[in-house]
Amino acid sequence: MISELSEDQKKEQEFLSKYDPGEYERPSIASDVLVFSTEGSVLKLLLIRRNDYPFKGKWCLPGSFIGANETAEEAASRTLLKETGMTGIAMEQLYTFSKIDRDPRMRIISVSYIAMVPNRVLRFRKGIRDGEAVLFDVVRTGDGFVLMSDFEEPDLSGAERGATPSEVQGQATVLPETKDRNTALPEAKTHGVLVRKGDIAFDHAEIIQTALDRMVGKIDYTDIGFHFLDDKDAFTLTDLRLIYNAVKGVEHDIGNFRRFIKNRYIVTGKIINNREDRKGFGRPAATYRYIGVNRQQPAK
Amino acid sequence: MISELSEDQKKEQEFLSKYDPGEYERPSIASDVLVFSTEGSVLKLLLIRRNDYPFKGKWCLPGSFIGANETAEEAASRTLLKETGMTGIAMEQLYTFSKIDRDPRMRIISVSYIAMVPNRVLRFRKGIRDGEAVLFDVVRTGDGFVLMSDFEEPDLSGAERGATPSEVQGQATVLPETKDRNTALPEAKTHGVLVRKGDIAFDHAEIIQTALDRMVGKIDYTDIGFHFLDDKDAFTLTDLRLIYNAVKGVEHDIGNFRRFIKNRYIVTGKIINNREDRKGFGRPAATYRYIGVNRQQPAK
DNA sequence: CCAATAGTGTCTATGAGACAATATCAG
DNA sequence: CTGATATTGTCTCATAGACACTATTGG
Repeated sequence: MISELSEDQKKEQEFLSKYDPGEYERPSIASDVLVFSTEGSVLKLLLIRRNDYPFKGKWCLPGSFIGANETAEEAASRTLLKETGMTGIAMEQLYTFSKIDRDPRMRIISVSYIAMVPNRVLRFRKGIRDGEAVLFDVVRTGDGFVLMSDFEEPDLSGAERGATPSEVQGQATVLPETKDRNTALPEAKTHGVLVRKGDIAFDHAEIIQTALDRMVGKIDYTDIGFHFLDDKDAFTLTDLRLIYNAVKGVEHDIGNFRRFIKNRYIVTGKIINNREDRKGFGRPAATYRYIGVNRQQPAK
Repeated sequence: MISELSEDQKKEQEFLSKYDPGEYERPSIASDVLVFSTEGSVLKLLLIRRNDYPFKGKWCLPGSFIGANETAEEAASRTLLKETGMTGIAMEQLYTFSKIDRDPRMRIISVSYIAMVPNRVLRFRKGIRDGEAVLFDVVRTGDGFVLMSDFEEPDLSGAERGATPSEVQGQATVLPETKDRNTALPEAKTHGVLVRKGDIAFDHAEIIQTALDRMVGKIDYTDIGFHFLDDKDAFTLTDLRLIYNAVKGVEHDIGNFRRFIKNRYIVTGKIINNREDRKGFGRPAATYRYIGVNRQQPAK
């Protein structure tokens, strides 16, 4: 008995001495955030222009180191708050990237998160912070994606505040009449910034590609699309369809999409019809409320 | 120009001093491995009995810290080699777990990997190492899973070598005649060890549950099932069907499964028919070779 | 009326569950 | 022949793509 205890104590001490933090070289761990949103049928992604070495002038994802007393997701939320001022945004872990030289400064392992932000929330927050954060259109290409933004490239010599998308685009703040609300997939822009994979810092192009693939793969089988809704308590099926268009990068047939949602969400009680319709240009549209789980059977 | 450079240099120094490893408290990062295999229609999982505090006597996943010069996947491979002697096993990242107190000793973030090991490979390796690693049957229950093993619980006071599954079960080493090869889903064992979620150390029950859900969700849409094949160059559709049975925890109709594989893999050229059939008890079975990618169009 | 948007219906192809029927071996 | 396993076929239902048609608003 005594012998067993001392044996155990020895082992525990062995463990603690062997793995005491700081005693040997360890990777650092950070969390990167992919801030996605939708506008009409266009998927949006927030990138930050780097003002420091390495990759100065290139674009990257917001991120930060994970502190000793926060989870990876909390670090991602903290980053989202710092970069955009937003809280309470739905997030989902994407993947953990750990290549040795993914950051030339030091060894950093990154746990990446997808944040799904409603357009309305982001509209009041874009141009965010110091004008280094820019919301890009995500455009699928044959071999991946490119990113486009209407904003005029800021003069970096001043290096303080470039033009922000809201300033340049002059977006209306009223949702239903926004000109782009019902548009098709993004077309080539005639001006602004075009960002290819090579213009993206670190391994963040790979992270973005992974995120796009993940979202396309999951939106038909999970409820992630609903996170992009401006108002989960009053949305139309067209609102939802445009989100699916944006995330998957394809146009969805109106009738087929309605049937799809009906089977998966209406008949299961995961969304329910509201009393009031929403009036607009044509025939008023029924609005729905997102419930999420099937509330039919009470919790036992 | 000079001013700009010094500004950059200042920022870079700021970064390095702020994030120099060891300067402030950071989480440690480890990698845990879920070693799965199949035998007949039974899914198998390798667990290790803990001989140290905390959770002494409970079961856990093999794992190790990620070194400064290896990726998370390399750490997982190294763990797999250390615990089972196996190399070249297909692995897939599962999820990164980062709750603050998931390990009571210290802050450890864990990147978990699923290893998919063919039965034949594992058969020559089980009873692995010091007899602390045991291969369990995974049995789905209404609210998750339990783990069962035929092996007799070793006397831990001796603490050196308990009975290993291979010793106790006395499994034949010849594959085609193994009695369990064509069996149905696992039945309750009359002796041996039953491990419930509460008997599992750390947050590893949650990790296992996540892995089971992931594999069930992916096997119908990806090729992960093929990693469990003893011989990717000569397998029968029954071999494959039993793997699907094991992973999903349900019996698959023979005819429907053949049609499923035909549509997804044979007509696409991802598996091709071999000349030689495999003889057994009844009608000889056609064997197939796994190609993976569609080789019809040459790489451009 | 027309333009615009919302919503329904219909034809067809595909995939999967249930299950019957046939084929080919060992003995 | 029988037992055992492999392989094919058939009926049916659910789902989804393509696309035509109807409904309800504003002007």
